Amino acid sequence: MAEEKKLVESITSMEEDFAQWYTDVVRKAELVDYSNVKGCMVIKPAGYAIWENIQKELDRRFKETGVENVYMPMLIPESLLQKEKDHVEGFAPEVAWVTHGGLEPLQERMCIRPTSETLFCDFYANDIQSYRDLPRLYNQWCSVMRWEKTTRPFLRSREFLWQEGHTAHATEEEAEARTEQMLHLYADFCEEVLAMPVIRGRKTDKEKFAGANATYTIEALMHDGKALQSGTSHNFGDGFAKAFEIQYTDKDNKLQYVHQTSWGMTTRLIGAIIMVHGDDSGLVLPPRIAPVQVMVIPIQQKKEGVLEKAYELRDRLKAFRSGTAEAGAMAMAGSGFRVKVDDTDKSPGWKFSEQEMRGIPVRVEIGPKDIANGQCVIVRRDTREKLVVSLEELEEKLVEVLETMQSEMLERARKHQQAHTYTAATYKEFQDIAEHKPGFIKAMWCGDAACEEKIKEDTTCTSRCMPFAQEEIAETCICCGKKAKTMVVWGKAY
RNA sequence: CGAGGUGUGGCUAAGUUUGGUAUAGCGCUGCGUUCGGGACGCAGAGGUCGCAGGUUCAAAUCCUGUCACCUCGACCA
Repeated sequence: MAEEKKLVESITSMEEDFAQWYTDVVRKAELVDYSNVKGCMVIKPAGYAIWENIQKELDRRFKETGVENVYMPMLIPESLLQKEKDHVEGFAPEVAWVTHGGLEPLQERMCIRPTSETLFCDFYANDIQSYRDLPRLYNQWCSVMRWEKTTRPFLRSREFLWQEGHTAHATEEEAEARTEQMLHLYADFCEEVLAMPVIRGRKTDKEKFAGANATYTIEALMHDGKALQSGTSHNFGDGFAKAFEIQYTDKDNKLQYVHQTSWGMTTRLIGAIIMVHGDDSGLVLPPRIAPVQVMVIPIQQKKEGVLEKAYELRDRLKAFRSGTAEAGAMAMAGSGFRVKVDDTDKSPGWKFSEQEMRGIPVRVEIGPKDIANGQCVIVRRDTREKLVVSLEELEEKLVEVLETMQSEMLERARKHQQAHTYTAATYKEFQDIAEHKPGFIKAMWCGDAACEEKIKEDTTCTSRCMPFAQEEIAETCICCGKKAKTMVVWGKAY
């Protein structure tokens, strides 16, 4: 996609300055505005609609596995946050505190949730009595606050929207199964809906969540070769249960601690979509997640009958019901195309650029000449491929184009990831790649945190994950030369 | 939080060195002509120069402080 010519001057090219490109796209696609509070963004309709589609589809998938939604308070008393030692140490540096109620200082200060493990645990301690109460499979959609030092829209904001699932199980095995199940659910969602390939794996102890026994992660590669952690799933074992005394009575009338998990995805995914699929003309949205999939652009719209025809096409596409499952999945709710008409009095060229900056997957051009010929022109956002189609077969062609676009976007992203995934057998090789070739680096590791630390100091690469799909690249650790335990994927991360 | 940079109508900037009536382009509003890759004409609206102090007859311009944003590091979804 790199060789397409740049048609929009107001977007910095990726090659020139990737960070600036990202900021430009976020702005030109009207996804967010900055607010008066650093790190807290105004998510505008175009951005929020993407989040709503992410929510809709994830929520559906969660519920298919038995998850129920709940809502917890936004404030956590300090004493509650303190209960699990590792957890509080992990989050203390970045919580925001509420110290006053009106004019009165509070007896105990409360933090604005940076995550809700402690609230769920406190609740579960009373809520769970018997093995019959298990498992508890709860999720909440909310915003959380972490006082980050540097912020960027979607990628790192102080307040962000997410979902956090919190489950409690009778056995360790069940908790582990749920942890992995949710990670795969996330990964499948990214690949099937966001057309974003991810690497599934486990975090090293250094990188795992504060208070977790094990953290699983999906790691995606952005267009500039940097890694983005896109979703995590944690197995807590019975650590939190012990700290919060969450016990149930088993079948033999014995008290047992529950085993817990938590898992989350955030508005950061929108940043990932931008950086995986975007190009120099702006955003490119995968059809399945795009709030508007088709923009109808009338040409010479003041001419008799043109606008009318455009509205007619819109209504037809909205009402379309396909017999095929693929088309149903494309529309996500099986309810026709998500389509709009750009009937502003801007020139056609302007509208084309708008549609491209906003990442709308397909546009339909319809003008007097087309109407006379009973046809229209459809143009794909990602390839700019133009197709003249007769009006009778518009629906059919659109389904085809959207499906093709969805799968080709995934394929393209996959190729990019593969092309930027390197293998290092020696430390020299590793350092060379780290310095000159942005991307993932596969290399063996002995399991010692000291090596992980040294690699980070030497190269600024961090361990992204220990992939489920292991390969034996060498017998010895890339860093210390001792016997290797696992293959790790390394990279520079956002 | 450390280093560097930038703040002037909605956006992008000129003006700051050498204090002296706030400028331009784009966008916006109205009317008309246009319309297949960011059209054009005419007429209009809109800023007190990030914010707060200070120096001065006079501050966008000089001084002090402060805030925000961007880039690069350290910490994180």
